[in-house]
Amino acid sequence: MYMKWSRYFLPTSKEPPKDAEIISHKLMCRAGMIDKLSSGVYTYLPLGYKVLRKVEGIVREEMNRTGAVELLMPSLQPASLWKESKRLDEMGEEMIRFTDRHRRLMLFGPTHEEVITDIVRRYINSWKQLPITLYQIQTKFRDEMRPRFGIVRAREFLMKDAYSFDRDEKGLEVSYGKMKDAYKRIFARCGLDFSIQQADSGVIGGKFSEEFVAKGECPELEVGHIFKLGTKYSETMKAFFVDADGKEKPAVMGCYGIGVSRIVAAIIEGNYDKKGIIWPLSVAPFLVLVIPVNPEDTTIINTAEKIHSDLESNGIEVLLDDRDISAGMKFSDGDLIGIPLWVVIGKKFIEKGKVEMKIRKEDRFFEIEPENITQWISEYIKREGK
RNA sequence: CGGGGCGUGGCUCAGCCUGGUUUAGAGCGCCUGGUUCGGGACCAGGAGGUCGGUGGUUCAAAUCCACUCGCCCCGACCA
Repeated sequence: MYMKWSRYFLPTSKEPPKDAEIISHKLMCRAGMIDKLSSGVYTYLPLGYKVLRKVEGIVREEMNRTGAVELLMPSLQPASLWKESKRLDEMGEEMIRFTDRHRRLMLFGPTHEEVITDIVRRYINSWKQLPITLYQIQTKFRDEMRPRFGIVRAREFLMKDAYSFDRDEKGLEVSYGKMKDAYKRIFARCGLDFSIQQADSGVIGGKFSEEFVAKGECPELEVGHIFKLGTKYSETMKAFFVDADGKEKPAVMGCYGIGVSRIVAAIIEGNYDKKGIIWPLSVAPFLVLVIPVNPEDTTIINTAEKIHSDLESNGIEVLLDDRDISAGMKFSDGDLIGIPLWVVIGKKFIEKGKVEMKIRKEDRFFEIEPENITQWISEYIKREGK
C-alpha cells in the first residue's frame, strides 16, 4: 500500500533515551522502532514490527525448507507438566507463575519442551511417524533477574523454537545437522556475522549444545542455541514409540532456539554508522525512501508521488517522506532509519529533469532519469541478492 | 538477589548540598503567523510540569528525614 510518512507512525528523535546503553538499543529507540513499557517489556512500533516480521519470515522460510512443520503452542501452561519433567523448581523464579481462579498453578512458558513432548507422546506412536521436527514462532516469557540492553535481554520476547524427534541417535544427528545448516542460512540471510561455539546446556539439559553468537560490541548476543537432548524428556515424560522391532523406545530429541527479536538488535549492532542504521536489503522495513525536497512545489510532489506508485506497483516497498519539514531533517531521519535506497527529487529535477538515487550503505548519491528508476532498482536487488 | 545511582512539562536535564523573590527554569519537541526550503533553518507569539507516591520535620519543603513504588548501572545468574 501507499505509505506516506505523514500518515504513518514513525516517531524519530534526535536524542536516545537516558537508559539506552548499547548502540542497537539507542538506534532502535531513536528510529522509532520500539517503546519501553516496563523494564524488559517493549512495544514494537510499526517500523520495528516490520523488521521483526521480515526476520520472522526468513526464519520461517528456512525452517520450512528443512521440512520442519509449524504449529503454535499456548503461552499459558499448567505447572503440572513441569512437575512431571522435574523442571518446576529448576527454572525457579525465572518462570512467571500465577494461580488461576480454580487455585491451579499456571505459568507463562519460558520454553516449550514439556508441551511439545506432551503432544508428541499422545499423537506419535509408531516409528513410521518419525522423524519429525515441529516448530513455532511465539512470544516467550522469562522473568529475568536483570533485563538489559533493550530487547536483547527482555522479559517478553519473540522466539522460534523447534523440536526434533527421531528413532535413534543416528537420526538425531541428521535432524540436528539440518537445523544447524538452516541456522547458518538464516543468520547469513539476515546479514549477521556469527560464530558457532560449544556451550553449556543449562536448564534445558541434554548432552551437547552449540550456540550461535553474533559478532559485535554487545556482550550478549547469543542469537541461537541448538541442543541434542537425547531422551531426557521423552523418558521422564514417557514419549515412547513402537519401533520396527516391536519394542517401545523413547524418542530421541533435539531442540533448537532462535531469539527472533534478538536478531533484530544483532543486525543493527553489525550494520550502522554515525548517522544511523544501515539495513541489509533482506530485512529492511522499506526498500526505498522517496524524498521530495520541497513538498510545496507541485512539480516535485507530483513526481514523487508518481515514482512512489510506480515502485509500489512493481512490488517494491516504498516510504514517501511527504512531511513539510526541511530537507536536512529528512536526510537525517532517512539515515537514521536506514532505508537502503533513496530517491531524492529536488532542484536537479527542476533544472534538468533528473532525480538522485542514494545508496545508504555507500553514503553516495548519483543522478538518474526518473523513468529509469524502477529498472535500476530491480537490477540493484538482483545484484545485491535479497 | 547483593552493591551503587536516579526519578522535576512529551524527551534530555539545571535547581536540591547552604529550605523562603521560582508566579519552578533551559534546550529539544509541540501549536499559531511569517520568512525559508539539498544535510537536523530563522523571527515573533503560545500551550504544557506542583517537582514518582505516602507520611513526617518546619511559620515555610522540588530542596531536610522516613517509608514506599519505579527505572538504570556493576556483580552473581542466564534456552
